[in-house]
Amino acid sequence: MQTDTLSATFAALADPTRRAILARLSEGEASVSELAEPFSMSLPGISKHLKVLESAGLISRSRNAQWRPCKLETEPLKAVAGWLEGYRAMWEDRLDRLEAFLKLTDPNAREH
Amino acid sequence: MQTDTLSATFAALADPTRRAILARLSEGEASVSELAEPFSMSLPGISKHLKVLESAGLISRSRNAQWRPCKLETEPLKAVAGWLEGYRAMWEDRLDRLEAFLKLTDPNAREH
DNA sequence: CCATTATTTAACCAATAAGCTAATTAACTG
DNA sequence: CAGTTAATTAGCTTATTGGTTAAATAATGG
Repeated sequence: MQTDTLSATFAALADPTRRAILARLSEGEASVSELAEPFSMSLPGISKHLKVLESAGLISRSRNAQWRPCKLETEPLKAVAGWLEGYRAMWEDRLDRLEAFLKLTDPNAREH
Repeated sequence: MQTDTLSATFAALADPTRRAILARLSEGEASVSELAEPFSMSLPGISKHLKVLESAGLISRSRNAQWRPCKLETEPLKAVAGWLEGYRAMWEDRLDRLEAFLKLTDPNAREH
């Protein structure tokens, strides 16, 4: 994994299991075994995924007796959103042009 | 690389060289050697990165004589933005609470 | 202290990624 | 056709990833 945080974030997000874990955590904190429950994967497998998410800063872990509840952390997601903003104009611009095109080729428009 | 497109997109974005290439392409089309120029990497190395970007749908390639100009494609970025939207409320909510907190502890506010 | 539950660590494996150099393909140019 | 420029493919190496099972650690409860 690379050293910069954005790369670490994207790498962490590039796995459907990890994204599903984040989705689950967006509904509230959960223990490791709760998070593992929907998957056919072994518990150590989940544990590894959590480690990746944690080192990317996407989750934090506290402690409650023998449970280690995980919590979603949004900072890295904000960073991704910030990075994306640099490109948003590009696709919105394109959408504008598509709309213009549709208007030109719109049968209703042609009638006039 | 995984089969789902969102994973492929995130994986493609998880590399600073590839993100730099996209940034360059956001200013307009460019040939492979133009894209390679700012990097110390070998040309085949860049070629591989472009292949990753292309198979993630983040760029498309046309042909102009012996050049193969690359163009940024925004669909996958839109998909990422869409995915992110599911989490935006989370950090904006947090920001609201931070603002409330700052208001409470604001020296000016305390004077009254 | 012993057993149970929750989780992590260790050790391993197979597949993939990221880089290189050398060779090849493709297209233009004299 | 020969030479040059642009880019890709092949083949290799090394490191990382994503998964496994088995063993270890941590905390609770009787």
